[in-house]
Amino acid sequence: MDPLEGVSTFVAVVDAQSFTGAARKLRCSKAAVSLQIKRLEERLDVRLLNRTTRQLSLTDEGRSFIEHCRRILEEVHEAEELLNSTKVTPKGLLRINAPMSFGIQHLGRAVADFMLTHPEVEVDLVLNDQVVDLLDNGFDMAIRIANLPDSSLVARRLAPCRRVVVATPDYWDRNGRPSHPNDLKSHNVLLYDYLEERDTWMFKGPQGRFKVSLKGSFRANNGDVMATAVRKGLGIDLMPTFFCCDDLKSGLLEMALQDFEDDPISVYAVYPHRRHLSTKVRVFVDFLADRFKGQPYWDEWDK
Amino acid sequence: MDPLEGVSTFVAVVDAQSFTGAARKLRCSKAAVSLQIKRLEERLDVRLLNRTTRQLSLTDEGRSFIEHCRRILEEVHEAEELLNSTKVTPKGLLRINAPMSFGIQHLGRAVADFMLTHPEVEVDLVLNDQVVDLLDNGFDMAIRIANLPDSSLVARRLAPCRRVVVATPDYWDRNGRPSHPNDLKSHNVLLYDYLEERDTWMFKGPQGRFKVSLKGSFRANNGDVMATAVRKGLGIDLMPTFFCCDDLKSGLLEMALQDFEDDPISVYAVYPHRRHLSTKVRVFVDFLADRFKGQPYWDEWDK
DNA sequence: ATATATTGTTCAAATAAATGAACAGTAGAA
DNA sequence: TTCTACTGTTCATTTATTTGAACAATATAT
Repeated sequence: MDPLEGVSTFVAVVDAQSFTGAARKLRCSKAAVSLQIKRLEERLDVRLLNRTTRQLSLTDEGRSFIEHCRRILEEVHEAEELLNSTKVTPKGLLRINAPMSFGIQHLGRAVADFMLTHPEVEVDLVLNDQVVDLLDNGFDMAIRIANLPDSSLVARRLAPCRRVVVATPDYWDRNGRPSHPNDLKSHNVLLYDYLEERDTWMFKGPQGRFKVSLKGSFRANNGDVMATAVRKGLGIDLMPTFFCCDDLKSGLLEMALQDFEDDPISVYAVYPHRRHLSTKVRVFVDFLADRFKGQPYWDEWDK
Repeated sequence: MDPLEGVSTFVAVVDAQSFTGAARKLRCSKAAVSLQIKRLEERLDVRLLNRTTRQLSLTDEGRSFIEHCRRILEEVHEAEELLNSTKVTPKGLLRINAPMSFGIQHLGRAVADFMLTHPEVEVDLVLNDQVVDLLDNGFDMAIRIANLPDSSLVARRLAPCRRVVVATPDYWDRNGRPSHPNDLKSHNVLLYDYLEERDTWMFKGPQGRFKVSLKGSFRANNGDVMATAVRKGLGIDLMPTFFCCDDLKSGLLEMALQDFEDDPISVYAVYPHRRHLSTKVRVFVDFLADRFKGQPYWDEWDK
């Protein structure tokens, strides 16, 4: 009888505070979870979990046992990562989380190019704009666009992310081109739902950085929807250049307030802080850093 | 896929330096061991063991992995012991190793009495006179009769073990009763195979302790065989009192050289040095200590 | 209060793992 | 060398585990 049997299941149950949740995470039936726990309890001759039909709690014995179990899982995890980090060829599944817009516009292509030169790597690219926990969701890494990266993660800066005020030339003709950020107060501004300060934009003038509060009739939680609205001439938006570079090049959109452009934020590759970084992550991040290095290709049309 | 699957098997294989040996230890078929290792290697995408048909060796990756695996197994072991140590009722299988003679004469009865008051304890009493490794053989504890117990084990002194010179009264009549240990040199001495200094006996006289070298025609590795020979009048033996107390009481055997009796050695209960001692071991050792405390019952006939 | 949704457990059916005999390969003995 | 004894692997069969639907129990919503 393997002394490690049921340990993973037990930890999953305690983490999820539920048999059903553990089953979801372990990708097995809740019946299997139920049996594993039952067998573990029988083998140890100890009740680990108090379970009423709807409430789950650790017994004293369970509480003392779970700490050891967690250390055990950490230890395997680290052992596996050490093995993965010493592989010469990147291989295996690389699970990437990235923002919607950046993922569609740039990361998809980058991943495709990467996979052509590294055929043993499989990729699962999950795009969503809400920040998710990497470990909880089993991601190897993520792309984050922010000012300061999450401190609990290792971050590598890949590129600057300039944000510029854009609208259609037609819109500017109709509503007037602003000469100062304060002029925007009379415009219809498209606002992005996920920003902390949704209705405030930052600018940087000769006298330094300053905030401007804005009003808008259209809010969305999706960059594509907002881009479409801007392209229709509905209003103005503060947009990352990686997002609108094609429109600016083609003349569909027109920048304004170039002299007040704020300092760029950054595109980061982030991954959990680990002693050993797997070869697939290390090589892929190196690949991205090289692809976006210096002035990123999406900003090359300008200046 | 359980990340702990195969870890125990891998450790067993490395410990045994063989798939077949690991299978024996794990009480499963070698085919199962072979499959487990194969699956583990496939899952980690790393070859852990170099195996020619007859030789087994760790790869570099395997060497780095095995250390983690050992820590993992230690951790579960400790976790389980912590659980076992907090149980109020002693229960489960208690595997005891003990010397043949002491086991037959005293321990068997003690175990029976113990089990009557602790019905949830199962016992596997393995008697043999060669000292075996407790951990390797899966013993929870052992009884050892010695002067100084093995330092790698925790030892609890249970009783003194006096050793006295005995023969049949008839033998003494025929060959003369000795008045000093040196007189034994002319006697036929029965010698016990497992002692380090098989042909030397220790005595303690008014001038202190001293050795006497002896000669004998009959050697055996079994105390019962020797006792039978002594009872037949074949010769003399230096015998633990727990072994011959009945014969001394009945007059079948007769002690000699009482004034030169060496300091007693001891009966010890020994068990692996662990942070947490299981309830079953603790309670059983307490039981034995109480049973043999003070002057053990087998010495009560004397003085 | 009543209804609904979701919990953990149970059971027969489906699936995966362990077995043991057969096998090919090798070290050591004669 | 040839033989023997033993290794780890393979494959069909037996055994054990996992599944998914049904179930009783209980929080939450209506």
